[in-house]
Amino acid sequence: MLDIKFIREHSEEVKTNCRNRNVGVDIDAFLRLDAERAGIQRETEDLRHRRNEIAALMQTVSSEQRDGLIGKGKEIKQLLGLREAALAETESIWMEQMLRIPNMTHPDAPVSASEEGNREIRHIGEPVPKENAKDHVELAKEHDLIDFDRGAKVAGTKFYYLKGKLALLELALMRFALDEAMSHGFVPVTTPDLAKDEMIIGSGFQPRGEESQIYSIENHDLSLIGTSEITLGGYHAGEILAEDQLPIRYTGLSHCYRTEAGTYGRESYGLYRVHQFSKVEMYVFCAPEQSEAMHAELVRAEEALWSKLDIPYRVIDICTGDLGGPAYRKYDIEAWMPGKTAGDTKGAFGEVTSASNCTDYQARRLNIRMKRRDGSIVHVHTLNGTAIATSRAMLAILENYQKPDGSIDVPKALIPYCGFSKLA
RNA sequence: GGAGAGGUGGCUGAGUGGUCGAAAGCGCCUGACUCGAAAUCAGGUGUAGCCGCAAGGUUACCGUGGGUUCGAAUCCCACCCUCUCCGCCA
Repeated sequence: MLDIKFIREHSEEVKTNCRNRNVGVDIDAFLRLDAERAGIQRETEDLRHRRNEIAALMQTVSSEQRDGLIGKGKEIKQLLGLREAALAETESIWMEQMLRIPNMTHPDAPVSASEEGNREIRHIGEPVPKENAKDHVELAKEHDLIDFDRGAKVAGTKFYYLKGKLALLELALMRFALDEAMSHGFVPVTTPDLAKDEMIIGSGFQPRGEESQIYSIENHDLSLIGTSEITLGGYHAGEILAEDQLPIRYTGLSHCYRTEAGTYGRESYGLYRVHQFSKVEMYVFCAPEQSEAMHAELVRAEEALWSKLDIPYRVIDICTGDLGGPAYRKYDIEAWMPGKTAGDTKGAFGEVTSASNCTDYQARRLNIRMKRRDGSIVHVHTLNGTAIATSRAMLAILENYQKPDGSIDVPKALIPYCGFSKLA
């Protein structure tokens, strides 16, 4: 969330930002609520002050005077109860609104209400549309590498089994991605696949409710994570980090679970959008002045990885309307997918990574701060970026590495990790 | 899952109804002594909110959330977590 003081002092900027991001929050109404909340809080604290004064007097006073004080205390207690209830109610509405206000936006991010405004900033490798290219579902079926049917039988639609060499390739991809991230200074960690709802909210996701994309566990304050961004960010929740420690870089390996409610059709074909996948994520805690450089570093690490896989890709500067709540700026990498259809043409780019600079937005929710050498304390900045989402990486590999003779190669960079050079 | 013990500031740890934001020690910071350091001595040393130009005042925080009370770190209830033992398991 944003700093409430910032919202009060820059309400016009916040309003414009909400508009650019296509978020319908009434900032004026919110500020009125904020003022109301502040008033109730002052009244409440004033009553508490009087209560404390009476309690202090009780010790110094003769027993005859006590009865009067006790009566007064009871009176205040009753008033205080009412004010505290009002405060709690106002605060919960206030917080609900606070959580809906998105992060501010980098001035250079393209302004557009919808994803049409996303801007390609560079591309590496030339996509070659292949007339007779098969898509990954056909390829996988042909070579018995993925079993969607039995995945559906056992767990439901959009679940799958990886089989044979593809199962091994997934492991190879994860190890490869970890090595890549480690070469950029990231410390490898495996994380829980579940997290408390408060951690999920802290990262800017919505664990429950109709719009939620998250599986929540019945009768528990727990949900399956949609990304290890949640568990990696939560790792330092509530802590004050020393300036000398920063930046802290973690690369986390976890399964990711997403309900993907209402996303059927072409954009979710095959492995492209599934309920469960494995992901190696990179996460950074840093000082505010470091975050732009860290963001660039994340994108560099992602590009290095996709370059080694030798698959054409492009880097996209995500526009305001497509940023989501927590990101100040976001770069996606889209890889070439010869079997993906876009309109009438075969072959299209598909998102495979996403690197976000969340500035202090998540840190404020998760209460992660840093103590500077001069003793001052500020919220850290957090960033996250995909190293490998295995499902989409495998999709891209299958489709890009298919050969005219029907065989499928393994990217050179992965051969040492999986021990074979042909998937089929 | 069962039984027991426990969760207090950066750390160790005292505190079982008011004098407690909290003893003491350690650590850290400043100063004195010293050529310098160590030792010693003196002082300081949590976070967040509100009021105030400031000095300062004030509210909250002793695992979390409720409750009792004029008043709660302290009493009661629920939950969470840690440790020990038992059971179960990978």
